[in-house]
Amino acid sequence: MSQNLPYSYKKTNDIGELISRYADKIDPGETTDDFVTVAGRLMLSRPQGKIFFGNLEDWTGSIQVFAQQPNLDHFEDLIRFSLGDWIGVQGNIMRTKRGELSIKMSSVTPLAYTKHGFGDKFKGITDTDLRYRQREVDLWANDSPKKVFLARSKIVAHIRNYLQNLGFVEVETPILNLIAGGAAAKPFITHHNALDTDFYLRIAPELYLKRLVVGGFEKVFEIGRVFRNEGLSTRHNPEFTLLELYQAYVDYKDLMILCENLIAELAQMLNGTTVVTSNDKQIDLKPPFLRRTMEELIFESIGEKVNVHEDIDHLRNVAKKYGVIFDESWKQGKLMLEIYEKTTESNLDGPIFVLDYPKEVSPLARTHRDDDLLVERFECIIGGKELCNAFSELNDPEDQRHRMELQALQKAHGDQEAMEVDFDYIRALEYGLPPTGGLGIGIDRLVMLLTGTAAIRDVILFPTLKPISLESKIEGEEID
RNA sequence: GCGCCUCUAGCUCAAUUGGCAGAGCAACGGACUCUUAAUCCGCAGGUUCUGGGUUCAAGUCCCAGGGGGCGCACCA
Repeated sequence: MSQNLPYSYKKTNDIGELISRYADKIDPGETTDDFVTVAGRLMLSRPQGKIFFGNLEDWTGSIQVFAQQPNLDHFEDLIRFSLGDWIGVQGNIMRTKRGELSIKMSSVTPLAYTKHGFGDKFKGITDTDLRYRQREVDLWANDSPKKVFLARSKIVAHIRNYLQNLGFVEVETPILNLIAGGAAAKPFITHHNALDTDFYLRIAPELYLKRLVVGGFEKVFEIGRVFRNEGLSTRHNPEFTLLELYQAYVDYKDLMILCENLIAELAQMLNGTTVVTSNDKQIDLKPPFLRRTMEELIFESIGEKVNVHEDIDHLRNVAKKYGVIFDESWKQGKLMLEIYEKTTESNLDGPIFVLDYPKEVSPLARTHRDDDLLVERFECIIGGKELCNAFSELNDPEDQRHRMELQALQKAHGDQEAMEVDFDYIRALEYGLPPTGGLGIGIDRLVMLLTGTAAIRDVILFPTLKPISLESKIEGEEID
């Protein structure tokens, strides 16, 4: 049967284009001379004796198709199509007596058949398990995922465009890493047979990208998948997409301007406004974003003086008071960060830049020019979620070696997320890294923000799921 | 990893206190020349997630396991 189906089909128009072109044209009952060829899935079918109405949907929209028996060969085939079958349609643009823009079919061609029923034609598919495991079904049975993923594509394309216009060069760096550096996270491990060597999947491209700046690439960025061996939640997927960019000769203050302009620009491009809705709250992404130090924000939130110069017992008392479980080895910096995350971060609607993190928790950021225990770092918080992380990059090889050694010490004491000493990276810094600013943006969370999506799984086409047992419903119904 | 909730026909959902497992849509057969989730007639569709247990009787109650959701923890 399928050998009789065509191998290609030349359509002349996207459906969405026809809908907007003829929106205010053609009187009810009028048929035009405009002849089009379109293709898509037959989503609704209303045969009515010797006439036929249906709805044909492609990825730009849905349009009614109409046929009258004497005017269409093989009329009988039409009513035998199943909902979901792919068909090609040729005909004239018309408007029905009731005013519905339609295509008056003069020929119809089957392109592919579906063997499985799709969801309820009104409600689609609501079973989240099925929606994630068989995204192809979700995408054609439900409307909103299609919109979200088309928006995601636009967002990523626009980021590339925006950065390239600023003179940034897109690069690709290794995913198989001998040392998983550039972030605090537990890595995945894999194995290369020929080298008989274990590799880590990267947790961040950071160190490679800065090596490129050492090499003279003054503005670089990478949009790529990173992998962190952590739990799943509405905000976390073990593999996710990170944008990192590095620019020579700028500091973190310059990057705030780039960051807020980029985010506002994306919102404007996608939604025609800088106002987005997050958790039923309206948030305006219009620059400039607020800029506050972590110390200020903690004080505003709980009225306690928390900073890296305070007596450690005072910080421990504050931690206890707010239910922060801490380790005796933590110094002021780590305590401060944990207190901030527990008491302050999730209450920040933003958009806001949180500035000046403790050096203790930022091993790759450059020491603050005004405070030896802080670094020049900011995170951008919107809707209580961390969206971006950036700093003036540490470019002193001796300082970097020292801080990596401290990290390695922590790792030796059981901190699975601490870094190792990356001698290749330190050697690169010895060749000279110019003053550089680096910015990372979580693309998945950015898409969530811009599309008003609550769960990260709804912005990732195939989110990580538990494996399903052999007797499961998916196995049971497939491959007949 | 811990806690709470959830799983019934291809899809969306019912099933009273533990008392014969149902409807709409889809599929299948038929009618219908302007429908809009078309309508009408007919037909068929089940390991109630799995395995145990209590009971005269379990979709319903109990135990264990699996999938999913939410919250916490970890993190971006």
